Amino acid sequence: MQANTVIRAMGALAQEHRLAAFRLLVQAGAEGMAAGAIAERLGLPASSMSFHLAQLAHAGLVTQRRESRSIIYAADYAAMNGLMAYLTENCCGGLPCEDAAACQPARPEETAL
Amino acid sequence: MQANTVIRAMGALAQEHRLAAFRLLVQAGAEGMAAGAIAERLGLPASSMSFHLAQLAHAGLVTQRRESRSIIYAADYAAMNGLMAYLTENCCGGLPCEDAAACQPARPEETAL
DNA sequence: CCTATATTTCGATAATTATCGAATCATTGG
DNA sequence: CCAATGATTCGATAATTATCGAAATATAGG
Repeated sequence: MQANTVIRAMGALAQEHRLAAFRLLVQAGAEGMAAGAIAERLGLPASSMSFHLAQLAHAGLVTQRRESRSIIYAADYAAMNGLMAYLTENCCGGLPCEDAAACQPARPEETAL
Repeated sequence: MQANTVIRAMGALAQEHRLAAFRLLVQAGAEGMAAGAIAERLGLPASSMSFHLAQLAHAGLVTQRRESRSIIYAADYAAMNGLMAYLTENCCGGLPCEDAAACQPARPEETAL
């Protein structure tokens, strides 16, 4: 992972509404949520939410797919894990230490069970 | 960990020079580095470096202690781990997944061995 | 094709942030 | 107490970012 990617991701998460949106998506799992649903949940105008979701997407933290008239956003767990790996890289002065482990996304079918 | 704390920490790391400084400190271990040494290493004027180190400190990501005329900065591993824990909290839609593990700081004495 | 729905883009404004030289503050040693 | 050293604060400027209404774009259904 490159420093610039990390900076963009950190910047994306360094904002009240984006952090809230990302957590919402992390909890929603791979099924994701429509842009409008996120906006409503967070009490933001659609245009503001769109701005923030675009930043999260540009930072690679979320994916988007169209589903009929809605655009569904979902957290990208791999990116999140990559971010954490970058932070802990070479941690503790090179001494062996418990490094960060990955978080596996739940597939929608499994979530439904 | 509170959302505001996380936002401040993310914002602190969302900047080229601060991210570089933090990584430097993470690698330096508990022994830390003097403000001037960090500035020199990163090729920044002292006043700019001081500005960035203050932000990292305010975000709780680094600690500072005076040692004679120098002020020594060191990474706060607990804060870093807390940040990662917050990101992975409730991840994967509540399903069991590999959550983030902690990174233990190396004590200076051990580093010296 | 027209209307309704979902979302994004535009534009203008307000607020925050980064930068660095100069001045200031704290500590040490003579 | 004075000079030297290490770091921070101040001040002014430039650049980036957040906000939200209005307009534009895409899709679906009658």
